[in-house]
Amino acid sequence: MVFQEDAFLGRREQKKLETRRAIRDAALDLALEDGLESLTVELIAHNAGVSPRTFFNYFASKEDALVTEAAEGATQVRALLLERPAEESPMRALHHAIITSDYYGSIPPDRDRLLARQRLTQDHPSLMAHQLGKIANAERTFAVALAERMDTDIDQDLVPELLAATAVSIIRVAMRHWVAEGDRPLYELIDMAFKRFEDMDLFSDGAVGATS
Amino acid sequence: MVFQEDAFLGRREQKKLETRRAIRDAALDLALEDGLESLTVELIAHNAGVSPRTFFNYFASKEDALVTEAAEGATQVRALLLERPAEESPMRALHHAIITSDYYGSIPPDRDRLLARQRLTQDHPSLMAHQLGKIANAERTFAVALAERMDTDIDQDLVPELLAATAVSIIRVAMRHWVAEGDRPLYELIDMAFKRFEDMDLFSDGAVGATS
DNA sequence: CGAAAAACTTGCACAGCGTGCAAGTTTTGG
DNA sequence: CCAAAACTTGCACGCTGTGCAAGTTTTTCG
Repeated sequence: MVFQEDAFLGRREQKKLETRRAIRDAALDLALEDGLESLTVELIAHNAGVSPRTFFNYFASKEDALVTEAAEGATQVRALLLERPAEESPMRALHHAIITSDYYGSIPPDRDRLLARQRLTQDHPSLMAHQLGKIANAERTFAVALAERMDTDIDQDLVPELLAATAVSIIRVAMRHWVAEGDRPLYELIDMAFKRFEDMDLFSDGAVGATS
Repeated sequence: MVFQEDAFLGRREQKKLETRRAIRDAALDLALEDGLESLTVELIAHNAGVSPRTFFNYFASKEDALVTEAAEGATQVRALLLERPAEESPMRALHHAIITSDYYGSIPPDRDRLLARQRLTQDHPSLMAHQLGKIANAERTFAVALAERMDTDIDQDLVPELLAATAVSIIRVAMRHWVAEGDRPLYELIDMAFKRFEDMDLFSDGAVGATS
């Protein structure tokens, strides 16, 4: 279940992962403590035990350091997506792949930090923009995987991209409400968002939304 | 049809619009000519006939200057959306509002520049991230307008946000392919993307996509 | 083991970014 | 025409991001 773990890595690779994590953690701690305004690369680097110059060997900016993790699960979701049975509808396959992933699944590695980071991101447009940039990459990954799964050409057929973009949108909406509510598990919100989406009357005109 | 025009503006407001446009145009011209790498605020400001300091009175960064226009149409789309008949389905209302807007409609104000800018944006992750940030604001605007239209509470009901996010996704996919193809009119790609989306089998399992 | 090669860290220098501030200029409204 | 309000500009300053070269650590292989 756990991916990208330090199983087959030499001493060097291991240290790099540790440093990377140390920087990320320091950045988040400082941002949560003193706010994003007073956060500087120098401070992060010092708290992570490296030089400022080394910080930039790992991340392109402080925003990058704060946001990367959100997009890191994409490769895993891609793998899970390719494992889903072929007869399953694309949207359900995406849904299940996401739900069973480490980051968006029922037991996220560090729920509170994830929540805090997401809250921070949504409060700061610069972070949000960076995150959306990462998410766009993930979306691309999903689209390519879906095209493969559907055996279609991504340059000719809009459908894989539409599906990927839709799934990503659903997750974004779910996370926004997860952050707003706070206490419920994330996967519950994701399930709910998928369900609301599925039940939605997208195109039928006339009386909208059966007023129960 | 034309919004935000210098109709009721004093001399001061008018000059501000001119300056704003001069800066934006200079930024795009220089970026297209020499690439984004060698583009500096000092250069843009000089070419626009203002001081570097004044540049920052108008835009927060050079990325901002290059990207703002893309999101400026959102307010107009919002207005058009609220004008659509109430019995029309949300998705169709969005579709029509977008199609009839200046920026995404059949006669965009400056098609070639729009295309060039979008191409530039898609080639540079930093620009893309900034644009996605702006788009997220537009999405929010649409969601609020839809909630109003549907007479529902945006904090309780996920549907307005899901609809807005979906519509925005469709447009993003359409624009990506518009940029790739180049010659076709944008509204055609948007129509096509909406159509493909509507026809898509999102959730039905089994044999996917009726192999005509 | 031990020495050369490869990879990583760090300090330095430097150009560019973004902003507060205060002084100067232009526009506005009475 | 004049005072207030709004806009522009130069200046100063700290932060960002990157190329480069010198030093250190890890790996590789004889």
